[in-house]
Amino acid sequence: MAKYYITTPIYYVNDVPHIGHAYTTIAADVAARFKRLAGDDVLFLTGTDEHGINIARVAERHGVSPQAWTDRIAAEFQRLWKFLNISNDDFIRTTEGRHQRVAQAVFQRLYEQGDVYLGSYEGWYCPSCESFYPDSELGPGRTCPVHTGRTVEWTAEESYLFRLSKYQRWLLDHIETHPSSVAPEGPRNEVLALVRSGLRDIAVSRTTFSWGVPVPFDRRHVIYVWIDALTNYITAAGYLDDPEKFARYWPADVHLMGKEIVRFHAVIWPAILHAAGIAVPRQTFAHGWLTFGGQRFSKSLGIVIDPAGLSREIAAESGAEVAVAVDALRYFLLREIPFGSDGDFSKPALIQRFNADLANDYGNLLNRSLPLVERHFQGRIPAPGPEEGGDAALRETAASAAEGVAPLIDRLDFRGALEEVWRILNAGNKYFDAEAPWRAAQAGRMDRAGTVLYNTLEAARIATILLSPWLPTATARAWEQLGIAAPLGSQRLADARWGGLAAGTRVRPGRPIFPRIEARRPAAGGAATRTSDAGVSEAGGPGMNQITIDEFKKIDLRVAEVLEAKPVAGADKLLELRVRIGGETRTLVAGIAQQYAPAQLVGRKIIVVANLQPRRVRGVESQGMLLAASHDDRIALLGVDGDVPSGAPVS
RNA sequence: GGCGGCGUAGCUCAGUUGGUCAGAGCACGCGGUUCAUACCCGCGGAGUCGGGGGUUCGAAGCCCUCCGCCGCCA
Repeated sequence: MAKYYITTPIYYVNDVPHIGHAYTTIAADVAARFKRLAGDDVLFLTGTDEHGINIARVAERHGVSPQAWTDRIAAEFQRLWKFLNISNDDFIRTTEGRHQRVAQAVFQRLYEQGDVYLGSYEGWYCPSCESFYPDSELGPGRTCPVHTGRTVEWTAEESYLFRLSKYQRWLLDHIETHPSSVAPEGPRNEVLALVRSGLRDIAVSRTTFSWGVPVPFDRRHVIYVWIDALTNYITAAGYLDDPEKFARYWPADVHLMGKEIVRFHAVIWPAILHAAGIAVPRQTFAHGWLTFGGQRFSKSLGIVIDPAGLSREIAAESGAEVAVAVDALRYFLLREIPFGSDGDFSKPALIQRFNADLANDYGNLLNRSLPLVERHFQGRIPAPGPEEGGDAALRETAASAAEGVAPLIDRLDFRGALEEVWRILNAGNKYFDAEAPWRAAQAGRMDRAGTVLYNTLEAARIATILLSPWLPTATARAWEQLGIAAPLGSQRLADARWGGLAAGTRVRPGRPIFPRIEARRPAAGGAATRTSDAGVSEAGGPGMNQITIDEFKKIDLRVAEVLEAKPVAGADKLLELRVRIGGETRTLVAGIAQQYAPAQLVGRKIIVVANLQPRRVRGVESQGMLLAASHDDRIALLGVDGDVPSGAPVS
């Protein structure tokens, strides 16, 4: 039996999960489910990355211990995965003992063989943050990205370093001789360019914070993210703990992730493994970014989609059960966007797919055929007679499509795989119409009517098996309607072979699985899709300039506290403000420099539009807008009456 | 600035090595049909294949150049 080990990244628990995390995890889940369907022995891993100074800080801000904080957020991730029907076999947390032991063992081993050595890490350091920042993150004039205006200092810190440079040659050779080791092409080229440009040794320990795994032989240090986080993949595969398991599952077949972290996985990780004498993963696959109306998702910009809320909205608008709406989201993400490319997410597009693909093509095939079985064959699937008409063509389409799916999944071409399955559904609908079993029944040709119904339902059955990785709930419902005794979960790819449907099966037609979502009004983003771009209201109209309460509610107004203010270079009317909105900090650019001096503003509570589309003004990205009254050329900032914490909503 | 990815019908995208390659689905229009969640089937319009040069008997695909979007690096 072939094995298949697939991972998502372990997600950093500095914040609650969002649709970006869900996208990666859903993709991995579909691949894992498909491989199980194909009969492989699958290990599907996800988890959370829980160490580091940022976790310590966010925990402190919330007045809880780091452990309490990570417990809470890790639970949120697990809850979401359950809601999204994710079938992970394991969920690893870097704070678990099993993982700490592996991280320490790898560190120790690399140290003992000289691949990790004591040196120093140098970089731009912000004393307020107690953190180093790369050049690229520094503000203008070498200032801290968190503490605006605070200049960073070039500082050296004692640190253990990993001899990444030593493995440059080997790594380049490895990637070049293993074309699919990094995919798709864009990320692969970037990694190659990076490796060719030369690799420097990297710091793998820190002394500036303690929330981490201690370096076993030097308690002043904790193991930094490279070795701490990446080793989770071998921990969960049983490294050290369960040699038999490790031998079975390692190396990983696919490390799936967003393209922003591919370099760590494709450069540092294989080097560490190779140095430690452990086989390297077969493939690091980077998918693209999700955008909303062309904008990158970003918590700080207020462009956030909560997958659970969205699923509930779809369920409410359609009448489908929530788990089926979850299926629709799973389907949409992998059907609409070619995996590996960036793609745009929008609720109207999701509704479009829901109606056109799931309701019309898939759901309706059952809804038009099962009642005829009920009506003319006492609810029992008739036995097929001799092939005629389009029978053979349908059978062949189903067979070739069923065979075509697996190789596409191997390439993580989910979109192509779904198109294959849709060949069956389209052929089934067309066949049903052409062969018109209701007419045959009317004419008394019951054998023919029965044959057509059998063939149609057989196509539906095969499609249902093939779709089960994407639509675990909906296909289970379809399976129930088909009345097949063996549970869907017991089915294998081999069962998706023509002729597997048993005549005499008692069908159980039910309510439509995917009730169409009728476009009463253009569906604007609801609570789950907080975005600047959701508005679809028509200009004008009978209400003139009136807006509905719902339209008003789209504007996310918040109380914000001004942390810092300074003039924008080259503009005499603009000020750049750093404001705190609840737990986050943002930059705003406001045209109030002629009315307010920077010093007047610091500490004030103002009102801001928190979900406005960000915009660059004079080279500075403004992530919102403050509210002010204006009269002639006087401008007066809006504030709050009394002491209200920043982040409080305004309505 | 260097490197890389992308730019094909209103939308989402296919288009191996240049020769029915100008396509699919959705959306749209027309017609038919009616088993079904007013759905299905058929037909149809539309694109100077980002612009401009070039190579070739022939280019969406190769070369040069320019434009735009994105990413990585500096």
